[in-house]
Amino acid sequence: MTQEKKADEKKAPKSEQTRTLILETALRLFKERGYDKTTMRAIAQEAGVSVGNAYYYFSSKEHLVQGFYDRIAEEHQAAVEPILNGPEKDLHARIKGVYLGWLDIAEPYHEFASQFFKNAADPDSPLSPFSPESEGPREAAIEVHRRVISGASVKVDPELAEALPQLLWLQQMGLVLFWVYDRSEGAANSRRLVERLAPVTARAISLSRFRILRPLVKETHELLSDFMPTAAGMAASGKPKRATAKPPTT
Amino acid sequence: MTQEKKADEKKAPKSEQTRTLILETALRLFKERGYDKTTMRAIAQEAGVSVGNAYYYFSSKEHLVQGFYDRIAEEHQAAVEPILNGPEKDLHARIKGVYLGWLDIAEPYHEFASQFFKNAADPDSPLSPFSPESEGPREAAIEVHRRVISGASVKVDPELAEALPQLLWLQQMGLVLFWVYDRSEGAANSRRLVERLAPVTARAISLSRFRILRPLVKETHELLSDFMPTAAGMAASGKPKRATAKPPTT
DNA sequence: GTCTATAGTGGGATAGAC
DNA sequence: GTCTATCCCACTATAGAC
Repeated sequence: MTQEKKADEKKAPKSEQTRTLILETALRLFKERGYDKTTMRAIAQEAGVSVGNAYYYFSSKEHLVQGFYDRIAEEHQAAVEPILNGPEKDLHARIKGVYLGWLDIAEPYHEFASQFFKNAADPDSPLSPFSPESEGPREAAIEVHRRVISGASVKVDPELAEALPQLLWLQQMGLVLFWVYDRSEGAANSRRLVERLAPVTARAISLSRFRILRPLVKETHELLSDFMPTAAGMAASGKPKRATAKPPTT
Repeated sequence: MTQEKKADEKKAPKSEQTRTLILETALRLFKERGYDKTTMRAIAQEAGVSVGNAYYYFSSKEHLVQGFYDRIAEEHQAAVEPILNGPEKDLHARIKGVYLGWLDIAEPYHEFASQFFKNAADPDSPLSPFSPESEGPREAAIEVHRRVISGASVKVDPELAEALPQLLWLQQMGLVLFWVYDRSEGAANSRRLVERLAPVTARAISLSRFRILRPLVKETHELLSDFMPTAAGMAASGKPKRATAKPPTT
């Protein structure tokens, strides 16, 4: 009734459009020229806005990258849905599928990914996969791995079951790191690593039920719950924050 | 006969002094104000040289950081020598000692370390612990862990023995990552992590002899041989490289 | 071969007018 | 919300002094 909207087929929260425009443009330029060689000036110009305006929506160049992370994670979760819900019950196959799925999704961005992955390693950056700001995406990614296991026909030590999704996620972070360094054609090395790693991981998990390993499993679990970042506030407190790579896959 | 030398008591390779002066000044300023807030201008001014001269010796700000890495590694290796040669034969204690030793050495730099550790995560940076340029320091660090094991009174699966030093080094890289994120007083959390992690690691290693774990150990070893960066640098080529076998002498 | 001084360039980030 | 103008700093270039 009032004079608003309807002229436009898009509900367009005006500012949201500008924001999206800037982000899309940035992502395109990153892909075309790489992260470092894409200047904020160029992004602004290409998007038809001023530099200041770009900074109005993204307080730094790094913050533009957050959009990239979110998109990758979203696409990955959609892509592996068939595996999670699918008929395949073999743990090894499920792990492999989820890891390879990530490599598939991320491949188009491989070239420039390495250029800004350094930002993710900066603890002061909210882009870090371990940062409080990343908790949402992180938990979602861990949830994927929980479903990897729960849908598999494998008996898991009950205590390990709780920690396992986190361990698989940590291993995926390691894979990402390897992938970032991987210069082989089509990230072939990373794919080969997954092919090799998945069965070893599945075997280690199935061995976890054996009695001699019980204490080791228990301690691993405790370590993880004490040092992994979780919903419980551990940021500024004296509490542990997060864990390192899993102990040798012995 | 000629008028040269003898006036000076120092053999002083003149240029080496300047280089050291610049590096020392930079390290001091990094410590005082942090990495990002220390400008090349300030380093040059504080050291009493021109900016151009600083760049004459260090082709970028990052290259100054290499000096920091080298120093830490050197000090660490000297500091843990008593442990490596010492009477302690318990693997758990040796691992703990070496890891804690690193934390001790690195502690004074904790505050600003995080600010430039992001550079180390950049695969294109020679500062990366996985880069070809870092091979020397990396091999030296792995050698420390080889001695951690060889000096311990523990029976290790012979196949694992070869890969183990690399695994311990990788775990140390994980520890460093944790430490960089650790904001607790005196990096207390990192120390607690080491206290907890060392026994778990030692236990996992001693369990590696059990027959059921044999295939897992074998596969882990093969994985590591194929995918760890070594002398031939696998990241650049399409081919994974086999680790060079070090004779398990003392 | 070592060093200074100075003058640029380019790009991330910001202030303040509109 | 958006722009223009400006700042700051890593880094380069150059020309020349010792």
